[in-house]
Amino acid sequence: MTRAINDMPGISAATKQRVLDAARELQYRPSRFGRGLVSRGTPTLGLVVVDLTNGFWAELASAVLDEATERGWTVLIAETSHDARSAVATLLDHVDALFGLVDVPETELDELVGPTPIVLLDPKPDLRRRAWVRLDFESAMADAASHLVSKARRRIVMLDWSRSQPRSERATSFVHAVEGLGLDPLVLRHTATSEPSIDLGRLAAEEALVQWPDLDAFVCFNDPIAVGALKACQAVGRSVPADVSIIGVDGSAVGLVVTPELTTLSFDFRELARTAFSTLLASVEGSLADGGPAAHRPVRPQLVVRGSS
Amino acid sequence: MTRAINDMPGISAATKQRVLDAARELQYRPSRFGRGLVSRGTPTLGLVVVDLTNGFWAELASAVLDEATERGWTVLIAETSHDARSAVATLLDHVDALFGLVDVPETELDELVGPTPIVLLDPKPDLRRRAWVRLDFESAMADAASHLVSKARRRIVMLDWSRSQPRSERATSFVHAVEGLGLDPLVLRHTATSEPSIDLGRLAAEEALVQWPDLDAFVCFNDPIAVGALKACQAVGRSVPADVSIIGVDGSAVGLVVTPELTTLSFDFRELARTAFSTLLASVEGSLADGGPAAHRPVRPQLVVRGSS
DNA sequence: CTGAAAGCGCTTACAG
DNA sequence: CTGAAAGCGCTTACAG
Repeated sequence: MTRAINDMPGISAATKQRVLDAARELQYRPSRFGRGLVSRGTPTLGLVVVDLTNGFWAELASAVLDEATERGWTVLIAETSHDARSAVATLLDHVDALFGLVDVPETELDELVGPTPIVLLDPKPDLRRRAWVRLDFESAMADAASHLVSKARRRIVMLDWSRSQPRSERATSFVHAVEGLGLDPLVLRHTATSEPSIDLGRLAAEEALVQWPDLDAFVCFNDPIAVGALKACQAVGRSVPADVSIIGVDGSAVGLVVTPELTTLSFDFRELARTAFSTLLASVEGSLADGGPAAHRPVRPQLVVRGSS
Repeated sequence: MTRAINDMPGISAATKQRVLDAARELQYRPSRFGRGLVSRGTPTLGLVVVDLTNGFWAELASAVLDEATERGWTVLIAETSHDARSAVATLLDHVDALFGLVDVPETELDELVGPTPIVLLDPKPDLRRRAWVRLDFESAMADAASHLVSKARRRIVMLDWSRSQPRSERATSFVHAVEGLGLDPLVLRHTATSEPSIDLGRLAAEEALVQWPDLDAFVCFNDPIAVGALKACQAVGRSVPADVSIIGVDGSAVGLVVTPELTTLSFDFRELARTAFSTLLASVEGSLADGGPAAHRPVRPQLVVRGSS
């Protein structure tokens, strides 16, 4: 039977055919559990994304899928936009390890994830006892600020977004960069119930244009917010980039679709996926103590200058 | 042990604690195979997409994830953009059923998929012995053609794409619709090795503008191609929609990002996911004979008129 | 080449 | 409450 199904040697053609026929007759399908129990199966990674229709997550998922395939891992994806807890809980029944953004209070994480190895993507400080990948915006934000100043921009507004933090990491880096150049950091923070989308960016930019009528640049939490800001500027007749410069964060495809194309702090998603995997493997092997100073690795975006600045 | 881990009744607090401590000590993680073997686990769907960075597939994946979660299924995603065969083969070790686009020759499908239930998304005719979901463009293309004619368009060019077919289904529907209105159907087909992307759309549109200088409308294989056509028109100074109308197919977010916004034949992705699931369940239960006339259900896009026409 | 036992790691059902 | 046997569906290793 095993010999027929998996066509192994040591079986006569006649017997094999007879078994195969019977299998078809009975609609026999081998159980992945029975098989996995003895042959261990290929390792499976659970990828936790917020929303695949957001370019950042789609690019990340695509890169993780590629990287995982090369390493012989399979990937299971869960979206947390509806219910993070149940999405993660379901994943856990199927995977050997997790990677992604799990935005739950610190006390819940242990209970939710249990002993499964996990690599968190850019977590809040209180979750950093686990292995994690840091998105480090310091140098890219400094580049962005210098670039804007070289274009004679002085009133630069950050359109920030965050669900539970007072300020995102990228906004903190923005403040450092702008203050380092002797300018006032202007930050508009949206802690919305909604995702950081184009629509939200448009609303935020409209608000900012009222609050600081003399603003001459937007630096945005991500590319969708930046696209929204672009739309808002175009709607009120503020020319981009002549009158207002706009810079996003992501480097996803949406920035290439708009006119003018979007200047952005662009991630190398493949590098991000590679970093996540090597962190994960080190963490699984135990060569990396959770939470220790070596338990995370930074990934840095690069300033890509296009038409919007 | 089982009682402690899954905190079931019939165990004293002291013993439970002792077991839990030991488990932590030994880094014990229950095997999903052992567990699944006895408790069957939740059913798992393998979703086969081409490329998550394409809005169509991202929207579809998101909708399938939602639908699956509601039905208590888990979803595993594989991307076929690099290697369809190995992507599907890997998936098969992990799932109970498949849904998606598997673009292999008819003779290979049985060998590749074996007895696993599969619902194909809009397959070529020779693959339709399996259960499948039909994307039916007839009525939407008729609406699109009428709409264009009402805008006094007469020289309408379809920018088609297909990897292995002489003509896509949507191009066939386009030809029916345009001929039905007494016009010449102009079709430019790109059977590229590359995906139907913005860049490809731009190239195709440039080519079409040379071949038919008097064209006054584009109907495109998908929204990325349409966005590329829009960019091509803007690059050569053909005004959209005054001079050239553009209509895409998808209804994904990219069409809302461009200026003018894209008229498109828009899918209800949630409906598509629902249809796939009900087809799948019927197919699994055997209430639906593979290939029979009832083995597929049509999903129809709707014409959504926006600025580009 | 063919057959059947042992064992993978769990949960369920039963005995103590 | 605690312990240990039976069995889930496979593959591997061994006997015939």
